Amino acid sequence: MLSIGEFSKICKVSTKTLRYYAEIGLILPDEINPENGYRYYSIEQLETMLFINRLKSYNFSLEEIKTILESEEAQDEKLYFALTRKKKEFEKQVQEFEKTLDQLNNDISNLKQGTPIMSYLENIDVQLVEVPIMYLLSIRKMVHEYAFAEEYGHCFSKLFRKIADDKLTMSSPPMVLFHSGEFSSFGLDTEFAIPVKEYVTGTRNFHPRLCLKTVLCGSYSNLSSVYTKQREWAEKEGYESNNALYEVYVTDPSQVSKESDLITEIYYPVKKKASSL
Amino acid sequence: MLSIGEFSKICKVSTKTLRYYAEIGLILPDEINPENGYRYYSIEQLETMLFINRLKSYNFSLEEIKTILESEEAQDEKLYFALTRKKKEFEKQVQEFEKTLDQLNNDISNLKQGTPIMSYLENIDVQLVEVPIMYLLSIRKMVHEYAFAEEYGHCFSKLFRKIADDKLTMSSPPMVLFHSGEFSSFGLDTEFAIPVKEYVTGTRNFHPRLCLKTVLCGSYSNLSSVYTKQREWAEKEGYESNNALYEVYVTDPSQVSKESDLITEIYYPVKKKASSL
DNA sequence: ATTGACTTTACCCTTAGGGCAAGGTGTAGA
DNA sequence: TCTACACCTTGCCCTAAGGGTAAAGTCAAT
Repeated sequence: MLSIGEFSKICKVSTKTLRYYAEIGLILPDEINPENGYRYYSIEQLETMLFINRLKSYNFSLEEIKTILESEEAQDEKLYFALTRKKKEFEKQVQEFEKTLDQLNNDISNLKQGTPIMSYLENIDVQLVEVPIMYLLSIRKMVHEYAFAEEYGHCFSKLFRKIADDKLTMSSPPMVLFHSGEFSSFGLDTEFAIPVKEYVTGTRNFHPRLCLKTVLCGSYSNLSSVYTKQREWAEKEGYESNNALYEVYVTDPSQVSKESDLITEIYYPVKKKASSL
Repeated sequence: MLSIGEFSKICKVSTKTLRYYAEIGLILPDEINPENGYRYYSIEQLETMLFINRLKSYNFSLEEIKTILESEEAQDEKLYFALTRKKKEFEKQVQEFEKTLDQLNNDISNLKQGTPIMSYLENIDVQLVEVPIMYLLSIRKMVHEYAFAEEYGHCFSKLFRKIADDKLTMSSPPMVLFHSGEFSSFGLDTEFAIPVKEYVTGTRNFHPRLCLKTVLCGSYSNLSSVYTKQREWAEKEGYESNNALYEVYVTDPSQVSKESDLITEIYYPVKKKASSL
């Protein structure tokens, strides 16, 4: 039997950690002296501990490791699936890291040339445009952010089917309107819409008139930059919000392979502020 | 002025987060209504928030971000250094991730063939050897784990100089002895030693006699596996610890480029247990 | 018997917020 | 003007994986 200190040195795990693991039931000392509470580990437990360490290096949570250790039958099979799942997570992580590294390098080389890091904002173009009336065929519902992609596919395929069935004519690319309402626990109040030429039952009028329009090329992660620039423009020129913000998906996000090929138009309906004189 | 909810939607940061950031002083609302405590943010603060978000994507802690934001003079210069530092961290991380991915793939393909994940332990060879007496020229001190590499270089260059000065003859590669003693707050009781042929003042006898010997090729991260196998062997054959564990660095860690080229011998001095009859 | 190394439990601390509750507020529609 | 409801506030507890420290008990060697 090994005392906690000996065990700790052999597998290079702190005694604190071992006590914690015992507390959460991950690896219990083989024996606990009932008189003084001293923990004693068996030699066989060393291998268990090494196994835990290996799983930890694969970023399994202690909870996951516990589940794996406790699975009696078909342990290796479960382990196999768990490992392949982790592998995918890792690969995704590496990809994201590399994307971030690209950005980082970009920022660094900009800074080296004296260009401020946030100067990319100046390249975001905001235009005031007059938008004519549209007839929208739409589905409106509360959507959670994490379910957006799914709902996007679902709702638009439904709308496209209806367009085909009713022999309607799409007048511009699909769009999504965000009717304010804080993202409550039901999600955002979202309207998936396709503008059609015909004004028939089932369509509704939408006439935002004046809008700030920005074309965004690339990842949606830059959306907040666009919102910011539009707000800045509105503030400077004395305009204020007038209707639900909406986005037009010029390219079909589900068909575009590279994020950088995405083209999205962001419209922020505004009106001139009543000058407070 | 934007309410916390508006601000939150524009930069895609939760209101909870905004309140937290105000609490830690990272970004304070431009104005707080003294009557009802409502927070109001200015349009300009949107860009600050975007900046914070970008730094966060580079894995800066909020504390670091705060420091960057607060640096008045030479902000861009400080930022530049901070970014290059983060870049190095990222690259290191990516490397480590890829190493782990290799292991992971290895384990997965093993499992697919029905080989248990920990079967590599069976390839760790433990031999019982008789070690003759050595004369050690050594430096013994408390060393923290994080300072080990540094002390290693420092102590051995000192010892090598002494060998050269005193015209001694190295009889085998450098070694390090770990005199038990829990890694207290002073570190481990570590002895850096070089065996020499001559028995002169300044050297000491070291005669471990019986030892379990294991040759480890590759990264030190497998040390705990070696310790485990040696313990298992000792337990099975009825041997027990007899002296300080020591390691012989057959290859010079500071000269080897690939970790996989490292060769280290781990010696675990033992004696036959007095059979308790 | 004493010392010093080792062990125990207990409590607080960490990061970056999330969740929930109770209560106050702002505003839009009736 | 009233009311409903969305919005805001503070306050409290919770997370994962332990680290740090303290006070007290214990073991083994001198």
